[in-house]
Amino acid sequence: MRVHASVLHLDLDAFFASVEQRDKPSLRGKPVVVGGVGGRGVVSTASYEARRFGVRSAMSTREARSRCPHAAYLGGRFHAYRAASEIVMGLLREVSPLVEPLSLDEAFVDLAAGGLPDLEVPTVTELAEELRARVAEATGGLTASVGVASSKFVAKVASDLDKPDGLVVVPPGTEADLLRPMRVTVIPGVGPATAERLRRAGIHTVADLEAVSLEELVRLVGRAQGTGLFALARADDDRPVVAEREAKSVSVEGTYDTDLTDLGLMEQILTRQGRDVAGRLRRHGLSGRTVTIKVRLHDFTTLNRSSTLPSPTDSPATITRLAKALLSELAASTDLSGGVRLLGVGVSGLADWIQEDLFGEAEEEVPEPEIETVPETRRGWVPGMDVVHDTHGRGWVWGSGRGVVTVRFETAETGPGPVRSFPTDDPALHRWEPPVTEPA
DNA sequence: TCTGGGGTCCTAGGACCC
DNA sequence: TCTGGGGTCCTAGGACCC
Repeated sequence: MRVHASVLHLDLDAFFASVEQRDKPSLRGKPVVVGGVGGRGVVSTASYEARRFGVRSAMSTREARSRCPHAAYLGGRFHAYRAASEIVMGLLREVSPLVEPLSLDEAFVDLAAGGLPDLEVPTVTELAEELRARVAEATGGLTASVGVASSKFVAKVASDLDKPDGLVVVPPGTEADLLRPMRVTVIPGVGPATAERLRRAGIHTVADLEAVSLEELVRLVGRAQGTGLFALARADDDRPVVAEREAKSVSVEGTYDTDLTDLGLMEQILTRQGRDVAGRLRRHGLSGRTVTIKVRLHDFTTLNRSSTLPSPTDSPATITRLAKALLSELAASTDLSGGVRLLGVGVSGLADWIQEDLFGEAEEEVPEPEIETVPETRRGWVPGMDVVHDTHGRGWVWGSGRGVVTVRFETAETGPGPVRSFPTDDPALHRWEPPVTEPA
């Protein structure tokens, strides 16, 4: 917790719905719901007019339609939301270089890194009001709610206190008094499950929480969450505003209107998703070692199966092959006949692929492979010895183990090429046979 | 036909290593 | 034979957030 109220949290009001109303005057003043419009869609954002009918984020669209049949139901135009978001984030960066976006419609700003003459309450209040006016002007009328306080936690709580189109500055020293009467669910990380555990222990408000010892909290909710709650109950929050975060995983998933029962169709879906994930990895210059599939059954039971390669990949073929192998493994051990409602593919254990390659080149002299014929009887793949080929050309085995072989590809024209990984029994991978030369 | 999609973080157990 | 202890990696599941 800082001495000054120098953390600002900005939240655009009913963001997606507001962009729609801005761009389509016929929707202004009317209930608008943006979200999944399919049979299993959920509400992403409801305009304030729709909220009056009880429509909420995360509610099923079916439920929303029954509560507010006359609302406009829209699937969403993400390019428009992204464009508006970029304008707002740009304005925030004019205030301070230290901006941490949480999503398209929300960000923290560290005012202590900006160029303010001082960080007293009147100064930050004036800045926040100016900022809100600039947001409305630059975005064609979108409104923002802003909270300013001495920590991220309290700034976020504050931005929620006077929604929509409000500003709350919490004077330093008054944080704990503000929080005490509030329900424990204001604390980030306290969702339904944790709230229920706390409720059973008679803890309903932040004041109740403050009265509980650290040991008791750890016993109730575990080490990490317990220590976190103990601090946040006292408004004790030193988390810094962090501008750049590196992605840790990339994934694609889909929920289908009718449950899937055909394994062949599921494989086709995984193939497309694997391609999409690989495309996103490549666009961001990333690659990852762990491929995960996610399978949600008709009864909402959710299963994950993952497999980790010896080195990172961004190859659609590799990701898709592993995803399919994980699915058939799962299908062999689990009854999927009741139907699958969601299927997804993700890659984690991300590495910066380009850098990794440079390091590899700089630190390891890659020996010319000794080309040899591999006796049929030999099992497995021998790093540095076995020469293989697939559609990428010829390469030599770089590493193997855990059912996976890693291959470094190289051509005479381009020199050392990418490293890719394959399951050891991958039929697409063949040992290289030296050409048969006719005797002269 | 309750319950999206894209993420993050934590826990817990087993393998493996020193 | 009654067999430690810590650290890291991997896998699976779950809670949570926007």
